[in-house]
Amino acid sequence: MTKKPYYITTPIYYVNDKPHLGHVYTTVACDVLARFKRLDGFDVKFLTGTDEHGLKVKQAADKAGISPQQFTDDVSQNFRDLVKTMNYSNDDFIRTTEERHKKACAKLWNTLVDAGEIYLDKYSGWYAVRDEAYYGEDELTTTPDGKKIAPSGAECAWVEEESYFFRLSAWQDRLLAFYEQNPEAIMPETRRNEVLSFVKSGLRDLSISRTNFDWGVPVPNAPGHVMYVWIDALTNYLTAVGYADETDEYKKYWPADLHMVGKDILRFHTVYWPAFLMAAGIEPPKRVFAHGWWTIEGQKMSKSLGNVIAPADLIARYGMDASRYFMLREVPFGNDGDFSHSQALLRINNDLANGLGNLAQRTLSMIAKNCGEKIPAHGDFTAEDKELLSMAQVKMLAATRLELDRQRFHKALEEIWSVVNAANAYIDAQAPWGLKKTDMARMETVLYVLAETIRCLGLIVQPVMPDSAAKILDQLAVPANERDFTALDAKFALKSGVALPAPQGVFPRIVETEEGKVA
RNA sequence: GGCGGUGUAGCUCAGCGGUAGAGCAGAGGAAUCAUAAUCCUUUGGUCAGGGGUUCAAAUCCCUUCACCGCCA
Repeated sequence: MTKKPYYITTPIYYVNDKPHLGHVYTTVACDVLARFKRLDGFDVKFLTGTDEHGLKVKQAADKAGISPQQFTDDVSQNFRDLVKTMNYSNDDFIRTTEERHKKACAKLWNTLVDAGEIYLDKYSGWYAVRDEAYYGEDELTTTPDGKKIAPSGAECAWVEEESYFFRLSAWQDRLLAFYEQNPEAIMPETRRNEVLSFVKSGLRDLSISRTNFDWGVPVPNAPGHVMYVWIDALTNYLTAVGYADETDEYKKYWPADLHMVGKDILRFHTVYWPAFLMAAGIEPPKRVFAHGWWTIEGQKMSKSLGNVIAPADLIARYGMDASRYFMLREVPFGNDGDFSHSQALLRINNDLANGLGNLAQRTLSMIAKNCGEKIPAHGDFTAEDKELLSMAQVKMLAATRLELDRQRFHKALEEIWSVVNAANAYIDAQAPWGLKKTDMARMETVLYVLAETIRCLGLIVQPVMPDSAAKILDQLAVPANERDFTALDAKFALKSGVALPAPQGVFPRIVETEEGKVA
């Protein structure tokens, strides 16, 4: 049986930025989905990368006195390093300065030209370099010395240039029809509404080339023109699967199953991108999901406040797996959320240390002390045993899958933790420490049921907390080739008598030290 | 200004026509295998304000207020 393909992407990150919590959040969410889908039997392609063109990059390179290529080689390394730091499982890392990307962009451009979707005209307006955006006259304020300032605070200059345009205005009805026929193409619902009302309000043709800088993908047969940011950046999703050469990989993975984006780039992904693609005769992505922003201790994350969380700080403070868990469990995915130290502490200690961690520890240490450091034997299962086992082996996966297919990470984790809670209730009700004095055989059965439940929990928690899950599974001597989700089935259940290593804690309790540092 | 959303227990949120819910926090109890962890029970809300429809409204309609998003 051939595996079903699943293609998931992060946005490409602008190289000028330093990686922070926001980047990590987006990529971790994708990483969890990619890992889950792989374990669930899909043929996954998970893509991330960096956006390396544009006037800002050129200027930053000039300022540093190096070539733009040298500059982007340097700064994109920050993001490539992050892959290792954060243990991302991406299958590819694309840079828009790569040859394969320029080739894909040129192909898309030519296709659009052939289709009559691109024309040459003049563009003029107030342009802010910092924002890489044009503003209307009425949006600007004028300083005493005559400077024009955009609402964002960036200085604007009057620019007049020849530009190629994409006939976006002609796509309004076809876009609306696309949204209509694909109600889940934009999520969450509230973002979909925003896009619908934006498109209904009318679309203007889109300027898609620039002549005022040259650090970009050259427009075919148009000396002096480079492709403007979105046609360059968005095309990366096609590039990486081999669109330029119409490879088998391209045929397999396109259209993408999910573009994960921050809410700031929603419009580009849900209006411009599907329009470009449809105009080029290419199927649009199946879904674009826009997630929310984090505030830090109730405040907007900003350089001036000095509260930007760097990935390294996050890991240093909470550990990688706990950080990943917290980000996805704390806030309904799609909503904005607040990253507060006190909440992180509660969540991590309650759910991980006291919940799953303690469950594993108390079970494994009883087994180590009372069952000869081997998977215990078991007799017939009682109704209670069967209920817990069926939750862990059967129901949990179905429930988790259902939630994750709609990007409801917090719900998925809630489902998993309902099993953790049930197991902790079970151990108290069965009280194996009491059975130890009265009925050793039953005690072993109870411990077996618990160990088996923990095996299932270890399996299903792998996408979110890969390292911790591996520790749990190692402690249960689960073979490496029995760790995908087919192994949740009872026929892969623990085998009595298998020797176990000495138990050790998986989720350390975070002890409050001095307040006010790092996160 | 236009469109949309939100306002429910101290906190975060679910419920969206049929006797107010969950998690966390708080209180009481049980247990002692375990990372001073766990389990059970429990306090707590005129569901933003007002009006209306209905046998019945957090839930539908109108309106006021507050906050948020998108657009102009």
